[in-house]
Amino acid sequence: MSNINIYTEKLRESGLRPTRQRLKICEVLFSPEKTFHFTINDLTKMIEDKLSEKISLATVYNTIHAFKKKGYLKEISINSDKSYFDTNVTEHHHFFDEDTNELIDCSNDDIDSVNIKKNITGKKIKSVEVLIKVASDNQNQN
Amino acid sequence: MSNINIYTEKLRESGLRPTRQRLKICEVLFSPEKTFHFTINDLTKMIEDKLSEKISLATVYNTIHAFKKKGYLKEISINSDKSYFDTNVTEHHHFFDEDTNELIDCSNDDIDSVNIKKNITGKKIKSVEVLIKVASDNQNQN
DNA sequence: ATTTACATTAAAACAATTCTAAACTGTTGA
DNA sequence: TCAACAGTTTAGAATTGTTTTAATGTAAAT
Repeated sequence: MSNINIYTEKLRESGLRPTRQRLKICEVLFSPEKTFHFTINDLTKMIEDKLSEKISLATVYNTIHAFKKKGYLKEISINSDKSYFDTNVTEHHHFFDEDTNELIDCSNDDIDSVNIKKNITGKKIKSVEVLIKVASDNQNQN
Repeated sequence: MSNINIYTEKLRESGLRPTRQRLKICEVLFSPEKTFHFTINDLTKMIEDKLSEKISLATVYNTIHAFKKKGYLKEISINSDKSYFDTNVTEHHHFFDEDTNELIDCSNDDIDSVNIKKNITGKKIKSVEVLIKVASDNQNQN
């Protein structure tokens, strides 16, 4: 069975028409059982492999932004040189391996829930996320 | 009294000679009693105000990077469009106001210490930092 | 079918950052 | 004293990630 209907629905929900290019993007993003992290460049390469033809960067950016806005994708900030996205949209924490620049999900079982005692007046907490930077013992922190 | 000797020492420690430009950078960064957050552009403007002359972006970038490497400054990742730096180099947490794009230090009293139960094998935890995104109640999360 | 609104694309524009090469400065040691 | 050197500053060019543009193409509504 194909997931085309699901993808079409996701696209429509995001205010986008289901085109060939966008369905390929969906397939790459949402068909794997495991969630994953990617950059726009990673994703573009994956799509071009599957499509066996070029896809415009603009199309990828537009689609990704629409998904992010709708909540089908999450953006993660680690370092500022490029944007990382996550297909795991639940609130969760990350390890960042400074040796390999790898981003690894932190299971919610591996960390106690974070208790915020005081908030900014007049504001509501939208998310609380922890970034744990790790490196080999003998490595300098950067 | 002037802090020039302190600045000179900080620069030397970072492998840099104490030049006029770099001492001005130090003055802006390290003379305020309160720590603060800035972007390279913010900083360049502040320095040019104090210097009453232009300073090259390359000089600012070089100096900031040397300080960061030495641990006299910290880089903070919130969103990926530009780099934010913090003169508060102690491990601490942040509120990020999505309405105003403002970054606010979170006092360690306002948050329980975060307990990591499981780590990546063979790695050492270098830092654990929490980012709390806040917005007005009626605002959409983005 | 025709029309209309939205999509795709390559290329241009843009913004943050890094690199480069030439001119400059300060220090060292003949 | 000053020549030589190592490191510095600078403007501008190059690079990188991202966004915009304008022409052409396609999906969907009538």
